Amino acid sequence: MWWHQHNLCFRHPVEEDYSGDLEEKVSIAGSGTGRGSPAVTLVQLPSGQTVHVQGVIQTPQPSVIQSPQIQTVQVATIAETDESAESEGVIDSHKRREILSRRPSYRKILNELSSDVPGVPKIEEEKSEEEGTPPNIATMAVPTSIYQTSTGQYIAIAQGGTIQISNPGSDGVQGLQALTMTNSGAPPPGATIVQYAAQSADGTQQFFVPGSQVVVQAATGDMPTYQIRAPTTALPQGVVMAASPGSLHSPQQLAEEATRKRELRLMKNREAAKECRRRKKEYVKCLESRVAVLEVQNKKLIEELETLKDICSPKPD
DNA sequence: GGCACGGTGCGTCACCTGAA
DNA sequence: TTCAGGTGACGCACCGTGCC
Repeated sequence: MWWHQHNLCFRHPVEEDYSGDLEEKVSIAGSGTGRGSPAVTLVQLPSGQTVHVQGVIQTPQPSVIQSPQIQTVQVATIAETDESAESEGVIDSHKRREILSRRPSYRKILNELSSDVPGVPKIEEEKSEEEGTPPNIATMAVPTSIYQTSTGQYIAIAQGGTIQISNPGSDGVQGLQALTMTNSGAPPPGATIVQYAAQSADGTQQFFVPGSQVVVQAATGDMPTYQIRAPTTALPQGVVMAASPGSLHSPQQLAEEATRKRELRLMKNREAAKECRRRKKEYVKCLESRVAVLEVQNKKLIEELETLKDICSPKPD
């Protein structure tokens, strides 16, 4: 369990290595711990003296694990561990899931962290691929979309932008023509001209489907639409809308549609998983750097404490 | 070289959450 | 209520390392 590992990993170094040691010598009570207020620490010395100390750390650092939910998980986990192995299984998977599901996303946690602590980098908001892409470049993310034109042709859009067009009457393989999406000089607004993969010398040959029409992408996004349009007309004159997948009704078409939807979902989830892992790594890096910073600060505090003890303790005559 | 082992990344599923 | 996105869990593949 990742969170359990984390709790153990980040909880112990500070508490076990230092605080236990400190408690034997002095007792420290914090005051003015509000964010932004000077960190004045009340130090109770062994001699009974109480000293107000302006700490090295001006801004109290929040816990490494920020959210209260996580703290709860931490306690629950420790309790489970402490109370013995016989209780293992008492917290069933459902309960565990319930606990885990309450934790916010990495981005949320890290952004909360970074809003509290200057210098902690925020996880950037997702920038979709489209944002960095010129608007007139068609991004074909749909793995395999099959569209049927009103003329009976099938247009299959495969991953990577390859488009296959087949005539219903022709053999399934022979009737297929491979295409890629590129831009022509001046397509109509919001439309992209489909071109041959094997381009001509100028590389700008439009793709003509039988009937002297041009396949035009009319919209981008999850459910792009395609139009068969006359190549010379700028307006959608004589446009024949490709049948949207939703209007396919035969069992085979429904199955294809289901497959297409599933592939789309899988692809999106694949990307989401990648992004999630990237964020997770970033989050862990952030935590590690915070641990390093806190360890340094802890050392400084201990040194400061030693110095104060030297100052306050009566010198032997 | 072959094998075991641990680490890492990826794809997928299941579930949850927040927005529409 | 529905749906898209986020994320833990799981299994798999690949790679590096140590041991024989």
